[in-house]
Amino acid sequence: MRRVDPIKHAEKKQEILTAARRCFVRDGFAGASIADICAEAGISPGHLYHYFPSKEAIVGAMGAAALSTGAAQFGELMEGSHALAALASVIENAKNRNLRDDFILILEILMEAGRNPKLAKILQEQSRNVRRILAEFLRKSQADGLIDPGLDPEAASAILFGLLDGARMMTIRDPKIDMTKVLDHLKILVGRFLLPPRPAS
Amino acid sequence: MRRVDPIKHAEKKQEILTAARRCFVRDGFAGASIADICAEAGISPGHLYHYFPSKEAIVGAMGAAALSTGAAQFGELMEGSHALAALASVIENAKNRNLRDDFILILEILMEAGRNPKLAKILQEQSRNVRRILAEFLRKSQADGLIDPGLDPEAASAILFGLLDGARMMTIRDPKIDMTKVLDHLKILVGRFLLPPRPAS
DNA sequence: CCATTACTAGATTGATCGCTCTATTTAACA
DNA sequence: TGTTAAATAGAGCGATCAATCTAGTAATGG
Repeated sequence: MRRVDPIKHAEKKQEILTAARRCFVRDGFAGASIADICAEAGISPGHLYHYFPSKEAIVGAMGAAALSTGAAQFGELMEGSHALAALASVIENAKNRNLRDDFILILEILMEAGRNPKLAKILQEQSRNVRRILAEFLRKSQADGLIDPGLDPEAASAILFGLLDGARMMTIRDPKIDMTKVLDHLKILVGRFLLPPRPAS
Repeated sequence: MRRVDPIKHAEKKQEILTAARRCFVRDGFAGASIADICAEAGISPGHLYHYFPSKEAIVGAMGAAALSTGAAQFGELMEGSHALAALASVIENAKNRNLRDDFILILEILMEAGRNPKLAKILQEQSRNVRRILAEFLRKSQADGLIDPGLDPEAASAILFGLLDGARMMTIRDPKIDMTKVLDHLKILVGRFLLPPRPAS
């Protein structure tokens, strides 16, 4: 008899998820219909339901994937470079098409989390995950004497994370905003916040 | 013959808008149905359409009202107190029920703005409005020698505004987060960013 | 090469959507 | 108080929703 190919199955599932992603960015979780997703993926509704039991499952899988890959990407960025450079990189690229779509999805997930406890839990976990990555970097930098030892790493990391969210929201609130000067000042801000205070003369 | 009472008409309209607001916070713009709004307002669908021509009009009116009252409230807060205190107040109250609902609505508007150019324009205008209020305060404070004259008021105000958004997003991403230490560090951050650098000894 | 099963399409389901229509009540002016 | 239009209710419209069902095809193991 014929056996199911788990690899092809997973590939198809991923293909549907990326199609659903495009629809969700365009129309939102509630605004995108199963028919839209099917059209985008080039399949029929009956076919789609062989891979996902419900629309909620698609939203859940999409949200979880977006959050975990986002956190993973941020982790890689932090490993490869200085944290301040990593922060600047994220902010600098906030207007980039893909990153903008990523953030729109994040916002969509934030809204959905208020109605979907599972998604809320994943959101909370991944947010803490990113904060933890930042906090660990801060702790290490404190040990190296690079940043103010008086700062609490957990609190400071939450603020830096919030700064990223805030910067990305700027470009959504006002797409025409000129980010060059803002980015310069953001670097000044992070520097003044983190660097050890000069000893009193 | 009977004449229309414009005051009662406006009151009823406002009543419907506040009912719609509750539905939108709960279910989102797309998720809330006309039937939901009617039930919440205690009226019939036919009745509702005597006050608004379409659901889109309700969303638009709700969004515009939320944005303008939000900007106005912020303006009042800035007039009555020192800007740093005003910022702290907004952040400190981020977990407050009403303010949380306000921010959820803001996020919903941000999403909708991607599909509704009118709402996008209002969003952009009100965001610039708030930034302008902040920038004016910064300029005045620079003239008084209270903050670093080397900072660009426009860029700095954008950052402070983003900081507000970021702080409010923290409590949505992780409702259990302890904001007390974060708020302390936020005050430190704003102080270090804005205060004039100590002259080199 | 046949049996079995995965894969796929598309019509169709009942429910719900935004919205309209008709009918009735209420209230203000003449 | 009679007339007229505003205020209100609720049934019902076609369209679309998420999801299912039926049926046919493709591909694999024996």
